[in-house]
Amino acid sequence: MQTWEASVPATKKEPSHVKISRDLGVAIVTGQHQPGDILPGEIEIAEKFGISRSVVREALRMLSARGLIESKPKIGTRIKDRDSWHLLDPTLLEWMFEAAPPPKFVQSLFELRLIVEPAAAELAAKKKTARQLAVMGHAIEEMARYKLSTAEGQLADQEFHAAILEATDNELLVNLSASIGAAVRWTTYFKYRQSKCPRDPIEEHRALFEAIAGGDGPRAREVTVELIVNAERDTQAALAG
Amino acid sequence: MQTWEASVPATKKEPSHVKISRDLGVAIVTGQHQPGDILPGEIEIAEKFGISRSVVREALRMLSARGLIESKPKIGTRIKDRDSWHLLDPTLLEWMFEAAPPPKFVQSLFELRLIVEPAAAELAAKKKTARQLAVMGHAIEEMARYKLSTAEGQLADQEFHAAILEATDNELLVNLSASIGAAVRWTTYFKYRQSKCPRDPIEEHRALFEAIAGGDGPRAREVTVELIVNAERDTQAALAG
DNA sequence: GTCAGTATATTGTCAGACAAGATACAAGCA
DNA sequence: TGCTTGTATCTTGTCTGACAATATACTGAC
Repeated sequence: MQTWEASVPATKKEPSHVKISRDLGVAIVTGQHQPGDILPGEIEIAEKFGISRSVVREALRMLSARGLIESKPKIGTRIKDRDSWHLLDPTLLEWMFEAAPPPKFVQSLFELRLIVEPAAAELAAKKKTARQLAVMGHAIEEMARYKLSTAEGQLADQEFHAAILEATDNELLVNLSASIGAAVRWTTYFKYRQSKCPRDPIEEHRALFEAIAGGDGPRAREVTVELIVNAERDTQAALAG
Repeated sequence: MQTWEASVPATKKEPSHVKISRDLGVAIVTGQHQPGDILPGEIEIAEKFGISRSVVREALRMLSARGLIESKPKIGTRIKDRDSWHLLDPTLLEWMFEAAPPPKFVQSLFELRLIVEPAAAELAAKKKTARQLAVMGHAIEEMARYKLSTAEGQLADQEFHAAILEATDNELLVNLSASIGAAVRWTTYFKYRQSKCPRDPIEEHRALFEAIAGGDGPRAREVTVELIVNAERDTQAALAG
């Protein structure tokens, strides 16, 4: 628990408004404040965190840009209904996984992955360039050398999937899958941390690479589905165990 | 005639930081400032718009929350690379369509729709509740009564599709399609405005409704694909003509 | 020629004040 | 009595001016 808490935020210096924004945002998405609730006044928040009102206001603007809150004079700052939240905002997804997200949410996430990523793989098989294939090939080799349980292996895995997305030549697809991928990465971490490395998906990855290289769209789709289904099963086992 | 033209622009009173944020944001996404460029200093922006520096800063925080910019002391405010932008943010999509977006972007959008919405329709056919079916049925009747070229018809169309999304019982899917839908609505408006009402998709909508009501997932997917392909053809014709 | 220190420009943060807007309550009128 | 109108006041919205922190660029020393 303390490990990533030390690795991600600490060393890099961030402005106060970013920190306050994250603190408030996490409190909201983890349910410590419910939709419809009114947050404490700006001066009160400022005193609680020991900062000025300007910083609080800048933090609140960042939250309202993500659809979390709405401020009105005399009313205060109200937490908007969940369907107004920009749930696919990568930062919001990251905040969601600060605490264990509700199972229903995780299920929705995998459902969405099963819709988007197989289609992306199929597109990549059609549109990939030689250069992108080379990147994928290199990443596959790296994944084989270091196992997925290592930092280097995880990095190679990310590079592999990033290359696939780039090969779709669709910037919206890249954005979407990047958001989802960043969120899923946290579950991956827990997965490989608490259970002992459930299964090394290197063989599936190789099969996916070959399908894309051979331009076999349906096969690429098929293998991707298998990868996601396995990941979902492992994740559920990790969260349950 | 409560058209969106009255609801969207100036008449509604909005805080200054929202307006400034939109002005700067539109200037960025429409390419008036390129990624890598440095925006004018905060004081300079404040003077140009005739407002205080606080307001400028709050506006900039909203832009940075959407991944558009990055501020550093002594450096200034730099426009981030396009792949850092949160393109699926509904506000950002709206800004994109303030000017004619690049054809490649529109193509990416329809490609994504073709991936997501047929899958959503199929899910809805499986999971719909009686209550949601009733809402869809009512919307269909409204669409038949008023034509799609009217404001009432557009509203009924929105309600119909919103009901389908809700029936998927997947909040991420709802979020995603709602963002896309909001963006596409602008193109729809232009489509029905400048060309002479290309084709009334009421029959396809009825077919989609029946497929969902009958629990026929594959058929629902099929009809949805047809709807989107038609919409894409009409849109391209409108943008080309 | 390389390195260290300083100058400087820009954002980051602070404090206090007043304006604007929205609710709620009280007062006035039919 | 019941409705409307006006006022009280609380919260966000906005302004002003100042100082701190920081990253580049230049300047000077070794």
